[in-house]
Amino acid sequence: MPVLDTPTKNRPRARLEQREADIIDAATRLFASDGFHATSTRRIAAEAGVSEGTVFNYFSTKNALLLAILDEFYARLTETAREGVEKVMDTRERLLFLATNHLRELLDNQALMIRLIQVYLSVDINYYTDYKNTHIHRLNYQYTRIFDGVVREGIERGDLDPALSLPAFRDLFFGGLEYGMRTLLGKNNTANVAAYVQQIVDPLWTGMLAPAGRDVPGSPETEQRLEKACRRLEKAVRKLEQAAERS
Amino acid sequence: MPVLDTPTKNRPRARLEQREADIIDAATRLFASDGFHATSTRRIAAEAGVSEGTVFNYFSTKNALLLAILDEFYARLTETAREGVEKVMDTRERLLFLATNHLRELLDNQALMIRLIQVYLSVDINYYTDYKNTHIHRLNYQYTRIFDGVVREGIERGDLDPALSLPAFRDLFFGGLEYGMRTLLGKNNTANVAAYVQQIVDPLWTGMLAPAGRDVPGSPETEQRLEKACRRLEKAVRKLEQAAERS
DNA sequence: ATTATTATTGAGCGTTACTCAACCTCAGGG
DNA sequence: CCCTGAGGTTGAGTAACGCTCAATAATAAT
Repeated sequence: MPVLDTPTKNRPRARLEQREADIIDAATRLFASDGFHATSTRRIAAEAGVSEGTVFNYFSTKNALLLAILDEFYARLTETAREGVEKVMDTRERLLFLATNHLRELLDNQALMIRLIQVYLSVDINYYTDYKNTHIHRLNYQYTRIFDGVVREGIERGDLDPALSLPAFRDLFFGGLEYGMRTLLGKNNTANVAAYVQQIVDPLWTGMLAPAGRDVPGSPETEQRLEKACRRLEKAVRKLEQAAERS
Repeated sequence: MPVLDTPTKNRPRARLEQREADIIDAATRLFASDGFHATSTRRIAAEAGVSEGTVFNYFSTKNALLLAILDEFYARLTETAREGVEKVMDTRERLLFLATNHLRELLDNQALMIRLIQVYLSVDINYYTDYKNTHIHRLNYQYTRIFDGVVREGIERGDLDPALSLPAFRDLFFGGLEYGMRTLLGKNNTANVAAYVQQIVDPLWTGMLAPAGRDVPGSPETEQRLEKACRRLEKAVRKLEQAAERS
């Protein structure tokens, strides 16, 4: 039976909660530095100053411990995102804020979270049957709803193109950020988050602008013809170039 | 000592290669259905019809076996990508092809590969110290170079905005596709790859268009772009003519 | 047929996540 | 104040894991 879930009659909860926090803290630290699979429950117990059995009293499995950590993280992430969106009004500023907040929170946690999420996805999920029923999917859903809200409001205001696909745009946004974080980490250039966020959000922003905000390209026939001719020439030249290379 | 790596004097390689293929096939099947960590080397051995020790004769560790599988996959992925890019000339068509090919190859392998890549990333990588030295990074680099080439050429031709950040755009492209695949799998809607690819690439395309492409028709910028394209073609043709004269 | 070399095997090793019978701890009733 | 017993803690134990290696089987070379 999970310790904190039982009615605990008149027991002082403070100590129990302290223990749970100690275990989570220890696990978070170790997962971050060594990774999930390289961290044993024995070491977590030692680091938290308890025995191994106690760890399993508070968390039924090592996976449940991981989920508890992700829970805390998503709570913080969702909270900061919601606050920021409420403060900022401009659609573009909101998107920039969400992106920056996302990366900042991930990097502040030493890239721990993205690794844990990946581990969890790879360990526990069979996309074909039960992804939608997983706890992590629910956390993710709550979080991305904030983003969805910003986009919907942007469309209502006329800032964004009503024709764009929200799921596709969401995938671009968060997928781009996740890969962007890896790029930043690879370059050891985590200081320059704002600049990279701008580089990621800018093209997306242009691409999802309402048509009114864009220049209308209804070109005259001559231009179209030239364009077409150029493409045909381009194709021919490429073929010739390749043939030349081979010989 | 790895069996196939030793000079094997005059041993027949056919049987050894068959064994290696059997082991890889068995592992691929099991990893795909149950995941990496839920598949034991004992079961792989049984599935391949060999003893556990033999598995470790061919692959020094379970991780090395995973890498071998990824190797094969990346080879196929890179190959098909390169072929397609050579056939298609138009920049936009190329990007659409790369995206479709990427998703198709992933989905054809029952989403196995993306899971394996994630597992590998989460198991083996410390982004701060040694990501760039990993084998998987090299595979990924070879693959994404094709994409980079398409973008660079697109810029040279005047199709794409020279001011855009290639790393950022690459992150958007592949990150968006990875998340997009999850979306497709979640919806059990893997048939409609082409449509979803279009939804992902379209906003990106608009966002990375050269300013000329977004400009008012008949403007000097558009003329300049066509001028530039013509000059490039002129130059290429002259080179080919000279080469033809020499031979 | 004999030998030399290489491929294969499975019992065994250290370690893992996890269990459980035994052991502490301490609030509440006598 | 000391009992009592529910609740919290413990670490030896368990099955299964990735991996090793001495022994064995198989086969090319002599």
